[in-house]
Amino acid sequence: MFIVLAGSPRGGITLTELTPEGVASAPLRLDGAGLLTAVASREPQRPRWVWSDTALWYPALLQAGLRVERSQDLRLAHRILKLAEATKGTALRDAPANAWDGSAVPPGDHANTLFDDGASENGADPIAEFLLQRHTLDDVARTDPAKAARLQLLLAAESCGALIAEEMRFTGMPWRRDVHAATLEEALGPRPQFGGRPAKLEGLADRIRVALDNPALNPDSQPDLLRSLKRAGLPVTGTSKWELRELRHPAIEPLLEFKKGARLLSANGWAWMDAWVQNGRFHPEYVVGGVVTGRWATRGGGALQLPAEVRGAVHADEGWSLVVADAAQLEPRIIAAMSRDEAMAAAGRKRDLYQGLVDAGVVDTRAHAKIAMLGALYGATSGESARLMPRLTRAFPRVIGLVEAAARAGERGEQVSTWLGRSSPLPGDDWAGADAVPSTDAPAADDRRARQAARDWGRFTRNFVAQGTAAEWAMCWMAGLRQRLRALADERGEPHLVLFLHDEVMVHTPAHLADAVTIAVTEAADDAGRLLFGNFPVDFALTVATVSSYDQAK
DNA sequence: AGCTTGAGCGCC
DNA sequence: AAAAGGCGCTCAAGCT
Repeated sequence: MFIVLAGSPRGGITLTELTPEGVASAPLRLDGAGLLTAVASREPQRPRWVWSDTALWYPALLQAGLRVERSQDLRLAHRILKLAEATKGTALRDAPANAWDGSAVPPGDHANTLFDDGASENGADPIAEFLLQRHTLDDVARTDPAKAARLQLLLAAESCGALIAEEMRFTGMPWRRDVHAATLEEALGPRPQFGGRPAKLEGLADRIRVALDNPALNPDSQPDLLRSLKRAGLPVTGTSKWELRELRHPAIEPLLEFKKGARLLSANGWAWMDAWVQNGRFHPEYVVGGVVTGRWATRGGGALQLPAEVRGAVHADEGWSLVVADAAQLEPRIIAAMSRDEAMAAAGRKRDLYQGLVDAGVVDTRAHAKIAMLGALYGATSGESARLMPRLTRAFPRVIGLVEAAARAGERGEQVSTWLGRSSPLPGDDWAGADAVPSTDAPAADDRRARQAARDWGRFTRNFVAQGTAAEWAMCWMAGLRQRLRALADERGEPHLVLFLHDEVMVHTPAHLADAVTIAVTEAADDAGRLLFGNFPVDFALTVATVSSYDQAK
């Protein structure tokens, strides 16, 4: 059963029940309090809640202590269907741009959007949109039922991801301010009272000024620093640490240390802590489907880029543990399954797929295996990685055939799609590509540019199918895990997800349930593999660790 | 004054 | 040693 919510969680809500055949009940008018009662009373029947935007509706429910198991996020679903190769020729695909093409609910504005004034504004009627999406899938199913089923799975997984993202934001990641503050003091010195540089950082700045003989130097200014380095006779083209690392000069050591500290201060310093950590919890905002491939992004907080330095501050509560699991060599396993490459799947049967490549005699060392695989996934054109490619092609023709085909399609300006049917964007207007007609004034240069652009786009589409399908697997993994965690709850608490990082999850759990969580996360990975790839014998190996703080994982 | 851009560096 | 896909975030500089 589907229940469509229209309006906004503050009020002016209409609730409509739909049967699978699309027959609607008489709409129910509700205010904000009525919504909570209605959700609580209907959720035990496990309906799929259909709403415009999870970030708009779900926080109000979570605030009231309610959770839902299943949903359809119409905005996320619309975006997938609108772009999907599979929906070519359907009404949704051909419809002119409308309110559903808009972007996510803006931050801090979760209950004040265009949907606020009622269901029909700008044609943004959730019931009509939901039915259109159903019909679109029906249209696809008429010619290719399997393709439609995959798209449906994708929409469900994406929508479940949106639920999880809001749940994680609401609950937050356990964060020890004292541990974080100690890290900052150790690296930077005491927190400055009235702004300005922390003492240790200023001390390093002084050493750099002396070494470069420039008392006025501001090492935070890239142009200023570059000028000073050149004046000191150093052969530099930029100020990146990779370039500086190679130089021998008294200024280099304090400069590298300064850059490291400055980075920590600006990205995860005291200001960051004040903005994002409250009551022992870090509350990041995830953007589901924020990356074209289907990966998540963040909006503020940078939860997906927590540097190793501060991970010690992610600390389980007293009596609780963190279970950290990451999928080992996920993307190679994904393309093995997609291409039905038995040989690579066999190499991944052991826990370490890279070692599997060595054991199979494809390459001589694990390091080479890794470099070669990255080359296959990213499209290496030079260096060691490119030199190892022929060995991979011989050993795994199906895998390499898959990624090469994706690259060639991109070079021709075509879309490619993930396993479940998310399609790559079409190249932009400035993309001339392989078919570019050379202009008369500078044909050679234009032609070169066009070829380069085509190759660049090919590397993008090559990676898109692997990265995007990996993201789909990960969402299915996490969705299954979420269900299993709920079932583990007892009187001492409920294990819950606190971090999702592309191929890694972290669960905060009562300590006595850590082993059960480890089993759950492993079983959920197996389930996800079967859900996507059926009986194809590919393993999705995990590295799982039970720890008290995040820096202890790995 | 406020916006965009580029450099740089953190993550997968 | 560097290369090759996807990002977010911050600062300073350069622009309007």
